[in-house]
Amino acid sequence: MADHVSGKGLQRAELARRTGCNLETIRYYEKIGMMPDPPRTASGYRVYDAGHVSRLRFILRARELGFAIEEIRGLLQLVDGGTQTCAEVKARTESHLADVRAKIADLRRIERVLATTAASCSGDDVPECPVLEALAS
Amino acid sequence: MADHVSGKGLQRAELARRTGCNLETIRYYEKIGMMPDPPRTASGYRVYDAGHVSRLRFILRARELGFAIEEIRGLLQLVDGGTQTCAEVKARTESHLADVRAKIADLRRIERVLATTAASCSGDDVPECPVLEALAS
DNA sequence: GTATGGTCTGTAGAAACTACAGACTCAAGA
DNA sequence: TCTTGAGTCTGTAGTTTCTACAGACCATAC
Repeated sequence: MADHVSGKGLQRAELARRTGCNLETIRYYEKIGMMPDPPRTASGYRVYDAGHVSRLRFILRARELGFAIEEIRGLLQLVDGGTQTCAEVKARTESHLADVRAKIADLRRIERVLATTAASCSGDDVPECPVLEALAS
Repeated sequence: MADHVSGKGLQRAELARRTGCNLETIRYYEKIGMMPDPPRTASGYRVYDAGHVSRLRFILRARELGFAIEEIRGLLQLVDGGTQTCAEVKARTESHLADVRAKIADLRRIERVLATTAASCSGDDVPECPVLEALAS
């Protein structure tokens, strides 16, 4: 395999290793058009370069930050089009930030309920439990 | 339809209405064994009673609080077995509480990154954007 | 008797992957 | 040169938690 890949090309496993991405996920991103179809060796092996590495890192980082695939697709279009403006990106980021804050608020409400009911639990071997009662009510 | 349902039985739509559950979700919970198979009228219509209402409310409330289906199944087993002890329920609740808190911590980290990069955005019509740069790095 | 609307079933789709089977390719060692 | 083991290829199915739809059946009202 070395002849076509030597020097600069990476195989899929190496791209996965460098980015921390799951092997199969790379193929998945290719299938849904988030990653470009890479060139192939004569025998059909994918060959990646530094551009693929940074694009995949971009996607993974955005996923980590909770952007949905379609949102990332939007960000990538801005990047790919070369026509992105700071204003657009800022708007999308702030809208996403609002989503994240709403999720945090939800979880904190849940946290309060769980903490309160758990605290009211005796922890004894009795068959009644305030948590179950709280859930049923 | 009234002859078999009259007096106390509910149809699916009415159960959905009383619990706020989606119509199809009821059938789904039945399929995966979270809800018992209800009795049927002669023509095959499901007939629910107050027991179904409260069990479904239990499930929905637990889902709202972020318990996964399998976790709820565990809680329901404790309920159904009639052998649940406060200790077991407390342990499961606290384990779940820890999960919720971890999720909150993750989201707050995300929030910080998003807020910081959005703030560093000029919001101008320029093609460079610190958010995209932050994602790419 | 027909129109309307609820219910039935099985199945497919959404989101974002993950895993597997069976075939092929490559590099290295005996 | 042959074999062995690891990497890769493809397509497809499974995961989780629902949601939606098609086509048939049933019940009620006019």
